[in-house]
Amino acid sequence: MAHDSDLPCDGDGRCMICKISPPVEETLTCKTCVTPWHLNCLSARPKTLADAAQWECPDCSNLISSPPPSTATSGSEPSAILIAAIRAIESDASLSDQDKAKRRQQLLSGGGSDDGDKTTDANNEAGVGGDSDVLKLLTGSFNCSFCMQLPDRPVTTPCGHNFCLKCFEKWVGQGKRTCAICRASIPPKMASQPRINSSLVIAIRMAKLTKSNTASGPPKPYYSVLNQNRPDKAYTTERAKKSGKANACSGKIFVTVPPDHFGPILAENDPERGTGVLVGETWEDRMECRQWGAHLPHVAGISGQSHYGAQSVALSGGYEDDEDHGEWFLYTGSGGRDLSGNKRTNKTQSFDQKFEKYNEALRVSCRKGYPVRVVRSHKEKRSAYAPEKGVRYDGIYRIEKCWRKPGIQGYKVCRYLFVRCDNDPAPWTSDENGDRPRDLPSIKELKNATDVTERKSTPSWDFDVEKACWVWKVPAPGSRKQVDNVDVEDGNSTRKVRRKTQTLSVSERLLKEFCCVICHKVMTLPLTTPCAHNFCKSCLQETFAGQTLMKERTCEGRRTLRAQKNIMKCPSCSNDISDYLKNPQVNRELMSVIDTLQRQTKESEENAVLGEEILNTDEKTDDIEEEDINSDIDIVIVDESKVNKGLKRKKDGEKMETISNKAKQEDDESSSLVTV
DNA sequence: AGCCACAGCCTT
DNA sequence: AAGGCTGTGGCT
Repeated sequence: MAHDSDLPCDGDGRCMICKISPPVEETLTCKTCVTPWHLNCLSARPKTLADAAQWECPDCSNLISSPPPSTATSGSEPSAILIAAIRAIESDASLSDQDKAKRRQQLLSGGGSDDGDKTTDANNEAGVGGDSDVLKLLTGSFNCSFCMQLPDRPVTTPCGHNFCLKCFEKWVGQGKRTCAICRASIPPKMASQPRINSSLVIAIRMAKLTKSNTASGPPKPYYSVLNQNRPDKAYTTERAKKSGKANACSGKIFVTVPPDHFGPILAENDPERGTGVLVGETWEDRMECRQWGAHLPHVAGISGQSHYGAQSVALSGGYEDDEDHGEWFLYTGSGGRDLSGNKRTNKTQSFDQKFEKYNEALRVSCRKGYPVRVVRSHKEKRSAYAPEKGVRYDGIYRIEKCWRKPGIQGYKVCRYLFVRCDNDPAPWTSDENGDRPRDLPSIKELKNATDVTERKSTPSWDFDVEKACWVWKVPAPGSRKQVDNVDVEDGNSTRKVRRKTQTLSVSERLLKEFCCVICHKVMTLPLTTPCAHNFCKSCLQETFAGQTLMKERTCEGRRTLRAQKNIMKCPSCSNDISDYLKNPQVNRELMSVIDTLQRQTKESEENAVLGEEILNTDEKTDDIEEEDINSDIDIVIVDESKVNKGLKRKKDGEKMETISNKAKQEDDESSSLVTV
C-alpha cells in the first residue's frame, strides 16, 4: 500500500490528513482511480504540470507492487488487469462521467475481470435472466477486493465496502484501520468484532445453489432455504427483530421422516446418529425438539391435519384442564381462546372448543387408532411426569376416546384420553419392558360428556401378541408430504413443490433477500450497519427522525450538565449505531446488484406478458444521482407521523431536538425509487 | 394470503 | 412473577 502518511480526500472532499477541504488548485486527481488528494499533504508530489496531468495516486501506482494479502498465487495480474480496465473505462467516449464513476466503483469493489474483455458487463446482462447469470452478477459485484473471490463470509464496512471475513481480519491484523478501498477509517468495534452480513451470505449461497442446479440437467425445485443448508442450530433471521428462539427459524431437521410421519422415528430415518429418536431423549427447547422430528410445531401443541390425523402432541402446561397420570393422560384440545391482536397464548377461554382443525386431527387419530408421539415440556408444572428442564420425548400413545365437556373455565373443551402404547418403557419407570395393552381407566367426567367418539374399527397401531410388541396392524397412512432434507430430483413427478418455489425466479428470490427490515421492500440506497444489518437509507433516517447525536441534560433548570450521547439502537439488533449514523455510506456494490436484479425481473415480467422480444431500453430512470447516494445524513429528519408504522416504539422520557429538516426532499425522491 | 399456535425473550 | 411482545411455520 501507499506510504502510511498518504491519505486521499474523503467523500466530502476533506483531506483525511489535515482535515481541511482544499481548494481546487490544491487538489490532485489520480488519473486511474480519480480520487482527489490534497497536494500539500502528499509525501511525493509530481514535479511538472505534465506529470500532474498523468499523476497516479500512491495507491494505484503501488497496486502492482503490493498485492493484497491473500493474492499470493495470482500475483500482479489481477491488478494489472484492473488498471487496464479502469483506463478502458476512462477512454470510453460513449460513457458519461457518471457512468464512468459507476463502473470504476464497480471495478474497484471487486468488479469482475473474469470475463476477460468487457469487464463491467456483468451488470448489463439484464433481461436474459438465466440463472447462471445471477452468479456471474454476484461474482462481478461482491468479489472480495483482496482475494478476488466471492466471499463465503462477507463483512461490510461502514463505508459500504464488502470483503471476506478472512481477508478483512488479515488486513486488520496488519494494523490497518482504514478501508482498503476508500481509506475511510474502520471503527474499532468493527475491526475487533467484524459481523457477517447474512443477507449477502444467503444471496451468494442461493446463487451458487442455483448454478449447481442448472449445471446438472433439469432445474430442481428450490426451497427458500434448503434443509441441508440450514445451520445445525435454530437461528434468527434478518427480519426477526428480537433474538431468541421465539423468533427463530428452525435449524436443520436431522431426521428424514416427512412432516406428516406417524409413529416412532426409527434408526433408518436418523442418518445423523443411526439411532432414531429414543424414548427419554430431552432437548433444550421446542425448536430443538422440532429438529429431531418428534414434534414439529414450535408453538402449537398439536401437530396434525384435520382431514388426515394428528402425529404428535406436546404437554406444556398451557391448559389447566389437562390431567397427567404418566401412562395415560387427559388432553385438552386447542382453541377457545381469544388470540386477537398479537397474542400467541392466552390463558383465559372465551368460547367453546369444537372438533375442527387440530382438534379434528386428533379425533381422526382416535378413530383410526394411529400412534401419536408425545413430548412433555418442563413448563407443565402440575405434572409429576414432566421433565425438570427442556422437552422430552415420552414415546407413543394412542387416543382411545374423545369427547367434549365443560372446562374449568366454563366453556366447552375437547378432551382426549391418551394411553401409552410404546415398545420402550416410559422415562419415569424402572420397568424394563414397554407397554402392554391395559384396561382403560375410568373417567369420571365422561358422565357429563357430549360428542363422545370411540374407535370402532381396528386400530392401525396395535399390540401383536405373537411378536409381543406394538406394530402397524393396518399399514401406516402414506405421507402426503415430502421429506425436506433429501435431494429432490428424479422419479416422482407428482410431488408437490411449494408454491413460492414455482412462482419466483432466481432474481426475485434474491431480491427478497435484499429487503429492508423496516419497510419490507427491496432496499433503495442500501446501508449496512457495523452490526451487519441492511436497511434503506431513507428508512434508517426516518427511524431516527428528529433525534440528535447528543442529548442535552438539564438539572431542574439550574445548570446544564454535560451532554449525553444519544443511544440509537439498530432496528435489527439493538446495537448502538449512532456513530455509524454520523456518516453512513451506501453499499454501492449491493445497490448495483439490486439494480440489475430489478431490471432483470422487470424485463422478464415484460417478456412474459408480451411474449416477444423486448428492444433495448434506456436505463436512465434506474440511475441514481451521484450526489444523492452519499450525501450526509444529519440524523435529522422529518415527519414524525411517518415514522410510527408499528415498527418503532417511542421513548417517552427523552426529549429530542430537531436540528433541521432539509433531508425530506431527497428522501421522498429516493423512496419513490422503490420497486417490486 | 390469512389465520392460528401449550414459545421464549424482554419489560414491568 | 406476570404479562407484553412478536417473527415463524404449518394449516386452510
